Order: sequence, then C-alpha cells, then structure tokens
Amino acid sequence: MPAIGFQPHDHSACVDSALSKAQAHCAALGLRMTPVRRRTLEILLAEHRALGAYDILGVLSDEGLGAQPPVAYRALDFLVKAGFAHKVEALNAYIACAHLGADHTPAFLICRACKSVAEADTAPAQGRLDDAARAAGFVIERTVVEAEGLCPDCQTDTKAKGTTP
Amino acid sequence: MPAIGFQPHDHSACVDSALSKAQAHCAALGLRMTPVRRRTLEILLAEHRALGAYDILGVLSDEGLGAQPPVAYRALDFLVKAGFAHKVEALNAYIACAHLGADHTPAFLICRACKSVAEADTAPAQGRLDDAARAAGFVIERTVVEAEGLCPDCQTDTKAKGTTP
DNA sequence: CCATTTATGTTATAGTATTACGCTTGCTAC
DNA sequence: GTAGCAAGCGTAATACTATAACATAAATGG
Repeated sequence: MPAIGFQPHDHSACVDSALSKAQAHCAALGLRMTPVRRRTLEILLAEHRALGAYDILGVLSDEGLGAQPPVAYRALDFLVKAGFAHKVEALNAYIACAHLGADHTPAFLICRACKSVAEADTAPAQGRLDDAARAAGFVIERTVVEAEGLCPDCQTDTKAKGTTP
Repeated sequence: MPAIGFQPHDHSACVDSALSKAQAHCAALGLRMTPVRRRTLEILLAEHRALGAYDILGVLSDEGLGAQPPVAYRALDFLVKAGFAHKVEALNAYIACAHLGADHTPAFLICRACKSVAEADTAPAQGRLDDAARAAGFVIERTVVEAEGLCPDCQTDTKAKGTTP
C-alpha cells in the first residue's frame, strides 16, 4: 500500500467533510443519498486512488448491497452526475472528487508506479483548449484533462524508472 | 455518414500526405511498415472519427489480414508508439494523427452527436496542468486532453439538443 | 546458412460496461 | 389512505474492450 495523496493530510477529516458536504448537497437539491450510493462514495473516499467499477462492486457485494455490475455502475453514475466523483478515463476507473462543492473542471495527476491519483487544485485549467474550440466553433460540454507520470515518492524509488543510469 | 472534419478540406491529399510521411518516418528510423500496419493506418485515415479496435479488426478480417483481436491491437500499438495515431481515452477508440511529423501533445474535440473528432491545432492545453504538476513535484510523461461537446454542424441540427425550446 | 530478433496467427480469458425486465419504494395528488 | 407515477434496486444475459500465452513465420545480421 503505497503513497496515498501526494501530500500528507488529515484523511479522516477529509472523508468526513466530503461525506457531509455530499449529504447537504443532496438535501438541498432533493437528490436521494441511498445506502448503496453512500457506501460507494465512502469506498471511493477511503483512498486517493481510482477504483474500478468491479472493485467497488466487490466490496458492495461482500456487504450484501448488490451483486451485479449495474448496481455499481448506477451508483457511480449518480455520484459522477452529482459531482461527488469523477471518472478517470485513462484508467477506466473512478475517484472521489477532491474539491466537493467547488464548481470546477477536474484535472488529474496519475502516478503510473503507485497508482495514486491527485486532483489538481487549478480551476480553469483549459485555456488553450478553449481557444481552439472557439476557433473551430465547437461547444465544449465536458473536458478530460489527465496527466500520467511519476509522483514525488515514486521518482526516487527503484520500482520506477532508471533515473540513475 | 455525417460531418467529417470540422472544416472542409482536401481529404484525399491529407490521407496521401499522412501515408507518405509515415512511410518516410519508418524508413528513417528503421521501423517496419508491414501490410497490416499500413492498412490499419489507411483505415484510420479514411475518416476523421475515432474507430474502435474491433471496427478495425472487422475490416482487416474481411480483407484476410487477421481475424483475432491481438492483430488489431498490435497494429494500433505500433501506430500509437510511432506517433501515427492516438488513442482517444474518452471513447476507448483510436484516430489517425492529424499533425504527423510535428512533435506535439494531442488535444481532441469530440462531437457527441456525429462522433467526429478534431485534433486541436494548438499545442497543449496543459499550461496550468504543468504548473500544478510542478507544484506537486509530479513528473508528467504523457497527457490526455479531450473535450466532449457539439461540433459546428451539430449545434443547429435537431438531432443534437434542444437549443430552441 | 544459422541465430536472433521482430512480427504474425490463434486460443483462451480477463476486464469494462450496458440492455432489458420485473419488483419495490417513496412521493404526489386526489 | 390509497391510486398512480417516478425513481431506485435486483438479476440475468450479453456486448464491448483488452491482454496473456504460446506457436509459427519472416526479416536482419553475423
């Protein structure tokens, strides 16, 4: 079990905060935070890594919350639509939103060695893509911005690449 | 068969040019442009759309160039590594590179209505992603920048969304 | 020519995601 | 309170995407 976030932090507080923000957001908008959805969010929040739908399903299934793929996919769809989670396209996997409440365009830094994922702080990230879209007359509805590479911890580890030839 | 690029252009010239640049690049680097690889590139070049590996495989198979998934995946891997094609992560599909020869970070505009894909002219949208990475001490090796939305043609079409309620 | 590497052919299987249908639950209007 | 409706869940079946593993063939290079 390798690096968690890229920076150390009070993870339990970050989980609690996200959970209660999500709950409040649901109450405000009349969305339904059902047991399956809540548990799915908790599972995602437990780590700063992206989890596959079948990883989620495995846990849910162990806990008697549903045994077939649609259960996980429906919960994940809900969380993504509500903005509580994001899909990491480069991994076909899902991760809890790190900036819950902020209206943002997510951008991810994905470590290929330890598989941890950080959601970049930056908000408007998409400057030139926007320009290109405007020039082409294209209307953007959603953006995917992801970077794969090595996190600080893994750059020095032998398991990464030959930085010292 | 809907919109092709976002702008009209001499497509046959754009195919020929790409093909001969690829051939030259292979010759220069000692890469082998085999029949399967060449045909796969031609298939991708035929449209400014992303094609699934199994779409490619279907064509190859019809032409007697190989019937199993690995044939298509290997050809696609080669083309991607050589820089002749890109993978569009948001679609799990592949598209010919539109800027063959230029050393660039691809960025895509993906129309959700007609499925055409344009590769943005601009180098990267990654200004702030870069900043975020530097701040976090993260080393980027590859970036994925994709935008989903509506191309110019599909914004007015009824098939898109209700722009006129 | 033989050895080595590179590419292809094929089988099998793993991993990701959706369709479809029926049941239950919770809300709203009467 | 209960009839009707929408949203959510349970389940089975299946589609789509991708890779592992191993055998064969073709090109390169001594």
